[in-house]
Amino acid sequence: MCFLERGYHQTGVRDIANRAQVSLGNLYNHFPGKHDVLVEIAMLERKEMDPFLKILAMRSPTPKVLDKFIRAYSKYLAAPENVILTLEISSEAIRQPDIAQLFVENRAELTDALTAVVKRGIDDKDFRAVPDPEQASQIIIEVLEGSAYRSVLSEVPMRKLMGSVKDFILTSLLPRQG
Amino acid sequence: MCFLERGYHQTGVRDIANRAQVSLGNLYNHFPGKHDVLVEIAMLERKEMDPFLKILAMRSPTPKVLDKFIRAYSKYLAAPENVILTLEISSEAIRQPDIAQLFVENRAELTDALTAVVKRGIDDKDFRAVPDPEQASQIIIEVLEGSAYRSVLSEVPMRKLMGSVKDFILTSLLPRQG
Amino acid sequence: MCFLERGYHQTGVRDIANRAQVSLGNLYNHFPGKHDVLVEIAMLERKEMDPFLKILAMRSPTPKVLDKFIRAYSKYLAAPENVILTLEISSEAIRQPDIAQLFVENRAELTDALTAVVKRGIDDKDFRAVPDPEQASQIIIEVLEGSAYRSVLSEVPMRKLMGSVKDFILTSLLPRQG
Amino acid sequence: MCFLERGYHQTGVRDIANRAQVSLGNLYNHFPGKHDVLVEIAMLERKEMDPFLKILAMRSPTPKVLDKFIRAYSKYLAAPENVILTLEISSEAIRQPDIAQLFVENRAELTDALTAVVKRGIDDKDFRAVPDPEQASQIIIEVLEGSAYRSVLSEVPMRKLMGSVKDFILTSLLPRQG
DNA sequence: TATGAATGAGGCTTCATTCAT
DNA sequence: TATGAATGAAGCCTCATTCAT
Repeated sequence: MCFLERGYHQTGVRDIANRAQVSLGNLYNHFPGKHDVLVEIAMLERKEMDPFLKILAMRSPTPKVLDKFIRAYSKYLAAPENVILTLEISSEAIRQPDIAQLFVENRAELTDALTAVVKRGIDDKDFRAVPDPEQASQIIIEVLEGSAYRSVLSEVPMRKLMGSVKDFILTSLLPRQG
Repeated sequence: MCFLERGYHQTGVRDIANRAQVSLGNLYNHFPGKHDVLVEIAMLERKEMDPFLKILAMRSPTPKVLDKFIRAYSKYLAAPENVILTLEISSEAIRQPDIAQLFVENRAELTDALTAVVKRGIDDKDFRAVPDPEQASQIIIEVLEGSAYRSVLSEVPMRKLMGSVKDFILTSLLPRQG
Repeated sequence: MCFLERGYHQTGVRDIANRAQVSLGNLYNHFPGKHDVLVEIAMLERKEMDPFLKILAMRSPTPKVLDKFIRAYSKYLAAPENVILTLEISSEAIRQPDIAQLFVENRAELTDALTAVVKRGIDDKDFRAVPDPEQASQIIIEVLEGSAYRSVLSEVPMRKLMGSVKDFILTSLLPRQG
Repeated sequence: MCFLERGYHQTGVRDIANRAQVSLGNLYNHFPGKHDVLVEIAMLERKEMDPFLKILAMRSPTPKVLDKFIRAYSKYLAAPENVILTLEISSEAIRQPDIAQLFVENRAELTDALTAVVKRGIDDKDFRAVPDPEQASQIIIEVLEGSAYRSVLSEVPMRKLMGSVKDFILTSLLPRQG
């Protein structure tokens, strides 16, 4: 909560302790330092991905799965806190290797699952044969997150961006013509 | 340079003054405060967009223009410092309205130019009739920047991502079939 | 061990508990506080003096006894840990009365025994009639400990200093000429 | 003053700043850290040795010079603050190489000068031919400082110890018989 | 315009100690 | 007797900023 409201660097360890209803000293009985609190959060973030992983694991027709995923993940990202936290973590990841690794791992879990869907879609002839399904998955995620960031910054509701986002992604993926 | 190397919050005003070969006191004769140094940089960033705006203003066939733009902007973003600075500024923009505005304005300049190209492409039947050209432009920029961030974080050269990125964008934009 | 390695003030109570394989809480069941751990050590130190007291109690000719004592006590002090601990305790003794008292008592036990030897030596005409045997004893101890500290700090083996130390002390004590 | 009154470790950086009538931040404009304040003091200590060096440089008969030195240095050491500071610095020197070096250097300046006197005394037949004049000088200094520490700890005025100290040293140094 | 010493609030972390279990 | 989570004061240090020169 602190990191969301004030950002990682603006947040003091005292803020965290107060918010957690824990004495300052005791916070240090649970975390070696402020940095590790962020690491913990980054690890908790991974669990938030479970619902989306579950969707991606569904055996329905891939276009349906993809659509469902886009809607669900977008809805999740529509909450500014999720965008902010992702940005806050991205930002630290640039200079802190352990956070970078966690970030990449978290992301990999999601893209791996999405990659599997895209591959299946190609096999099923539901998607066109993109040159590199993994890269395509990465890009899809990036489009969703980029749009979410924009929605927060420009204060345009995510839902207003959804149409174009879905159109952009699906057009790129669905087989030409039809 | 300081912000790139250590990040905005990790950088002290002293660091900036030293790097600029300026005395600490004199720095404050030129900038009201640390924040304003970041603002200045965000404004300088805008000028860096000029070459890309020039490309987008070219009257060649739009697919060619788009291709040229993608290659040029990607090359620019391939330099980690540009990715980092963009991230650093994005990150501050979340909580600092004036930086947010600058960021949005900078981005608007680029997307407006890109939007014009997309619209022209549609008129020329070189691109399919995307539902909202402006949104599409935004997404294109986000895809490019998202890939660049990934390239920095995962230490994969941007050039290796280029193929998929171009494929993804162009497929989404080019008219079906043909 | 902790006090030796890191010094009294640099050592945390946790360090002590860990080293002693005792839980932090339980340490406090045995010692009222950190201070008292040092007191305990200072008291244990006294027992270390036993061998030297035994030597000083020997009824051999006093020059022989003195020589034996000097060699034995120097050898003991040649171990840096004994010098360091003595210094650590001296240092605390300056401001903590109870440690000062222990320190003085410990020292008294040694000097009293040495004083007895010196006195006997004088009676036996083996030593010259020093003006104040007790003071002389104190000084002898101080010479030994001072040299030991120097040996630790300058990293010169105690054994290299022994010759001069013995010469200095004995010359001062032995009867002038024959 | 702070280090004298409360000891190095018990003294807070704030205490130092307050005592120096300097703001906390400004203290750090002059010293990189607390440690360096002690280093500075250790360096200032060297200047305090000047009067004694001057005495040792006198060309009077060596026994007179030695006597004068012992009286002057003892008087200096009779002030508890000088004993305490020496002890405080000795204590840190054990674990901090830079302070150790300073301490050894300071000490060397004094002992070198004293060594010269002892050597001259030997040449003049005023002193006996001690086996190693440098070691003898070191021991003399240690006797003086050891006695001073004892005087502080046992609260016996240095002046009461002087007789025995001088006797001990001179007897060791003066030629046999005579 | 230029300097850098001065400020003091606030940064993160460690500490000796307590206490419910 | 044993545990270790909990406390909050105090630790050292850095910060953006001011101001006399």
